[in-house]
Amino acid sequence: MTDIEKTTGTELPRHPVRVVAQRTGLTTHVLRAWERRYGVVSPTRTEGGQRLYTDADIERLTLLRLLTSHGGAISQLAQLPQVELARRVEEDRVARSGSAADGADLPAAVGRWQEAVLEAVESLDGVGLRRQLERAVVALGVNSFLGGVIGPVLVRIGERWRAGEMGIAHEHLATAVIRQVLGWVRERAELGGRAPALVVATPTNQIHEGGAMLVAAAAAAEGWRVIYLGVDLPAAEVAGAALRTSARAVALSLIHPTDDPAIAAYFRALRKALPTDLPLLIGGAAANSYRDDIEAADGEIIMELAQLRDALGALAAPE
Amino acid sequence: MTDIEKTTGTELPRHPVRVVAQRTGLTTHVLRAWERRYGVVSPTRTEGGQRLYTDADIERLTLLRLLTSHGGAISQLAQLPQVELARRVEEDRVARSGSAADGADLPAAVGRWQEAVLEAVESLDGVGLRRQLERAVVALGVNSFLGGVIGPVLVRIGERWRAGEMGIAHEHLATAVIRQVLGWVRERAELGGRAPALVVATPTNQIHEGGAMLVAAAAAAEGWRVIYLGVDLPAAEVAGAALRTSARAVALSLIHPTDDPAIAAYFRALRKALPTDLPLLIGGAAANSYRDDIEAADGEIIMELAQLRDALGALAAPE
DNA sequence: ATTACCTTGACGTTACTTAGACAAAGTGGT
DNA sequence: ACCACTTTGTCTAAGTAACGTCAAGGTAAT
Repeated sequence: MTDIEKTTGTELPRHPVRVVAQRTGLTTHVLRAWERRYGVVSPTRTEGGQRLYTDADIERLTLLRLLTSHGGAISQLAQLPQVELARRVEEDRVARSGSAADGADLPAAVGRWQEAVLEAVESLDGVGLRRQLERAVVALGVNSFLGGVIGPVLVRIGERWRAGEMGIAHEHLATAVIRQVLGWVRERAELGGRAPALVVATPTNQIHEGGAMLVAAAAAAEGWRVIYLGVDLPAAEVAGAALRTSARAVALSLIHPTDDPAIAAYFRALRKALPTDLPLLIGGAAANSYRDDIEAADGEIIMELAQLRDALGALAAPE
Repeated sequence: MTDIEKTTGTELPRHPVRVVAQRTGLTTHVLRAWERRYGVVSPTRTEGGQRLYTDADIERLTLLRLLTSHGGAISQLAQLPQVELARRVEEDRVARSGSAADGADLPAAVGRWQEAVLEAVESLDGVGLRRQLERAVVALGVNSFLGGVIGPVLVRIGERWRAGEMGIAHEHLATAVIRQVLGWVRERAELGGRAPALVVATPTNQIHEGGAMLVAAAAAAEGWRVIYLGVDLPAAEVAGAALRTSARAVALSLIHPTDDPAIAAYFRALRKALPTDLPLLIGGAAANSYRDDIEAADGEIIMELAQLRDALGALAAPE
């Protein structure tokens, strides 16, 4: 009731239900049912009565989908304010991954690291940033580090960048240093021998590297041999690399743009060039927007690190 | 802020039974049986009559599962207040960490790391050992690494050495490599600035370095500036270092021998040379053997890392 | 004029509910 | 050693709640 208005810039743009369905991964039916039964959001209407959602609505619905997919009851979550939802997502993630380590004070610790890292980025302090990141890995362990620090930080940098609070310099600095540190992590995490190989890249026109780096590091931490190709890779190149390295899977990250019409063809080409049963793992903020294309290419959508780990685990030890 | 957050956080949110089952590791059947038979918790209900648990309920149930899985009787534990349960869990943990490695409730991952490390030690593979240790830090984070891998491994190497299954070569190799790796960890963990200083050493005739290295790394991870003096240090040297560095505490590790008659005099000398109120933290397998001497010198006995962390935390932020 | 979206009112699948039964393991008495 | 009794996890059956999904009939958008 009170905190909805906090997001000022996200109030203006308005999306029809189809877009919202695509972006959130919910069906239009569910969207309407949730609204009718639980008052989850209250989109404005056109004169004709058709729903128009704000970006804030989409964000809220995305969180709700995440929480319900982890077992939350929509009837209980529907009324909660946005902040509380965000808090629970975090809490949830920690509850399922970090139960091994320090338990109670992990969320707090993770938050502190995020702040420290963001501060270093903000002041364009490359050396300090590198130092904070290394300290964070050592303090938290890879999993919490990737999922609790790197992931959220990348997202938040993206947000601030869009909001004009951070420049390209910030993004580039952060990317460069994070790449270094994740390389360092990978070096330490990979085991030699005949580990299964994973090809990681982003498709043509997808120039955000964060997600791909994250996936590469997480896969390495799971013991995979990672072939990291970087960003903006043509389908033929990705397929070629996968074939030459006998990869057991290919992972692609899609962040932005979310409406590239060429992606459908990209996936078709990729699928055709790869062995029929070679798993295709697709993640990133924009993955949901291309849901249909991905499914047509028999790809699996991966929306969080834990899911990636599960998928990789299943692929590494197949019986 | 923590108070408000805590109460609203633990009392208000309500989870359906499936979430509770997943988080506690109990089946829904057990949850209902415990409630019906012993009134373990009293979840509120939806209008439809379905259970809604609070975070506090989950916490309680988690403790109960821990205690029952260690042999406690649910009928006895069910009525106990939360504090008592927490106390017993702690008690339980301390009791079983005394002798063997507390592998029971540690995640399987930690156990695997222990094995991998021991194997490297056994085959005198220094390079492999270093590699495994680095991988373990990165995978687990410092705390689990020190408490779950290094500590137990040192203990087990000691055991095997006494049993004649490992030679001095093994112990020296392990010590050398662990020292390297912990140095590396410390480098990464310490923050600059004016952190409180801790002097770490072992007394004259105490030639086992493991405990001291462990303490040094743990303290560094807590943000302390560590002055690491190594083994076999005369009291005068330790005191001198503490004075010169304005240390806020001194930590000593006693492993073997357990019956050195000179220790009493050592502590007397040390106490006399140090500021009267400078805390003296004494740990290691042999610490209990010198309990009287330690208490006479106003020292605090530290039997596990968590305890050390608590003590350091209290010393670093004195109110 | 086709497609996308609207509302209302179901319908079917899961998930949850209770009450009760059962078996394995433990306890204690004889 | 044996038998009765308790404790405790698990399972079943029958009924209800929660919630995703669908159909029908109508309107809006392009």
